[in-house]
Amino acid sequence: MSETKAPSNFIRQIIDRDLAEGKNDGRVVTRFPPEPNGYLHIGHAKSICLNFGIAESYNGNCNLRFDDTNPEKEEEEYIQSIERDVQWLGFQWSGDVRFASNYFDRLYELAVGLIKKGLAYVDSLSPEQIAEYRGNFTTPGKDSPYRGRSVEENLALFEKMRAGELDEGEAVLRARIDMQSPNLTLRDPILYRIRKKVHHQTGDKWVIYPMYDFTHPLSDAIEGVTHSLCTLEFEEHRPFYDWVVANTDVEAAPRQYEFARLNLNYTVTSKRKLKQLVDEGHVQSWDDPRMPTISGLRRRGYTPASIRTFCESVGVSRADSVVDMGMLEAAIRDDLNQHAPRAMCVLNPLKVVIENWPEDHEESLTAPVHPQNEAMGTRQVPMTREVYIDREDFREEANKKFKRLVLGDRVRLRYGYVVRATDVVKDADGDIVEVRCSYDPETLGKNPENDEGQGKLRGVIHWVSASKALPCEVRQYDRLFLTANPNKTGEGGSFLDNINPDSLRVLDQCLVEPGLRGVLAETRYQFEREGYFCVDPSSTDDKLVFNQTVGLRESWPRQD
RNA sequence: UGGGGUAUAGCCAAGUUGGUAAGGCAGCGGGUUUUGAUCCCGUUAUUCCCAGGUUCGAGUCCUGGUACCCCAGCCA
Repeated sequence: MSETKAPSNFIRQIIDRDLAEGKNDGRVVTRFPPEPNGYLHIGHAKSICLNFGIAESYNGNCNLRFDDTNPEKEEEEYIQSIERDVQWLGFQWSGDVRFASNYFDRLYELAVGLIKKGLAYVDSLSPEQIAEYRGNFTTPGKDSPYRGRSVEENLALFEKMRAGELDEGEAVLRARIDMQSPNLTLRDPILYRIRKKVHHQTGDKWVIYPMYDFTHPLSDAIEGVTHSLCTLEFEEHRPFYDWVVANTDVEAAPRQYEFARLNLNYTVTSKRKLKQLVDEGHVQSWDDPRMPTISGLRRRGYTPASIRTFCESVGVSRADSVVDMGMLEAAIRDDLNQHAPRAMCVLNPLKVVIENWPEDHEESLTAPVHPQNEAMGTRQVPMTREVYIDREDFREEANKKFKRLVLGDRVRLRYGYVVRATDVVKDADGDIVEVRCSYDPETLGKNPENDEGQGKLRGVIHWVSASKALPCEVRQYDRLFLTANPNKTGEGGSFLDNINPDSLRVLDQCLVEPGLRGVLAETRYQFEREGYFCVDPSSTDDKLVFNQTVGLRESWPRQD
């Protein structure tokens, strides 16, 4: 993995050019501006990596600013989760956390300034009338009858709005721009609306709240942001962003640049939809390991580094795109392959009795923690007469391609001895309940001697001691949706129609090697030959619980 | 329908005075291997949405099309 230098993208090129031209005295200031109305997801991670990454590589600063102008949808819980997620990803904002609501006094003054310049007016049209007067794509808008109010009247009315003397919906403050503009956001955009709601930061101080389009450019300017990076859907808003900066008395002139948002197949990245999944119980919580939220990925076992390298690998451009989930999986495999300690865990246990192993004999076998990294040391694995292997690793008969245990043939127990299956025991239904084996005591750490006529060892399988292994629960996850684009539905359908009903599989009879006793939540392992797993927060000493992060890459079909 | 955008491999994505198509993911072939993993080596666009044009030379310039995305919240 070369993490040495960030790849070229159009935004970095713009910054390079700005720096070369000496703009902003060489300062680079960005910001990550979430609205606290939901949990952060993988799409936000892209924005976070972009904004903080740029600040980092240009010796600049990146602010965390909550865009909290709509008290109806926002909550303190979200603020905390967002701060936690950003830090978990490995980033630290410059100075204190900012809130757009910190600037409400200043914003109010600037709005008054606009009124005084004749650039804003109080409109008393109803919400329905405002929509009607705005026109549409084909029809130009028409001026509100209130558009010509005098400065004095507007000042008085705006003050009445602020003082709570008007009801919600009775009046709004609008910019006076151009009702005929082909760009709908320029048709006298609303600056302030009345909302008699308690705000999570400002309490009941305000009953009027500024709109995003007015607040954002000003917050950027107030904070000295130089490059304001947002997603493509805000592109049409840029002329108004510039209008606000140009027509208010602020100290800086930030510039907005837009990039394509991240889409991942087989999932959704929309706060509204993710919230719906939680609220309607399709998943357990925002941090359900199937969710593409930062907290869900974290609980699933993703590392901050893997999410960062993923974001770097998808790049930044202006083309709408859908990234394959396989890219995310590749990023975590790459990280965990290098760093996760190995362990053996049997998911679907099948008992194996080694008949020539003395009844009470126990051996402690030495195994590396990581076969490719000696520095990670070794671990001890107990070997006893009875062990468990995975049901899928045994067959009564199979062709040569089956590299596992077959009746009459040999296989190596990983880090242990070579065993031969000599017999099977079945229950009344004919299901295999036990395999009888013999072992070769001369095969620890070396291959069998005098092997003529025996054929090649079929392979190596993992196992655990029946008497020493720890019981555990393993949760395996499949994609949350059945279709690559869950948003594409039939007539009148919902994305919920595409939910995968089998996205969670709980295996509660699993057995893991005893060395994992007492492991802490979020510890990650590779269970050899199975995949990468992470200890769930609900795990206890009595009942270990693991989440499967991702399986190992498989070049052989699981079922044939 | 008016406006704003975007088109380079199955998926992302470099390509900046026009000079002969990076890289990653996935795939395929081979080697190593006590994980069917990892690792290693090789391979995958005669062509850049289409059609014309300019030029010795075009993914890059010009003209005309086509497809897809975004905008009609007192959401962000």
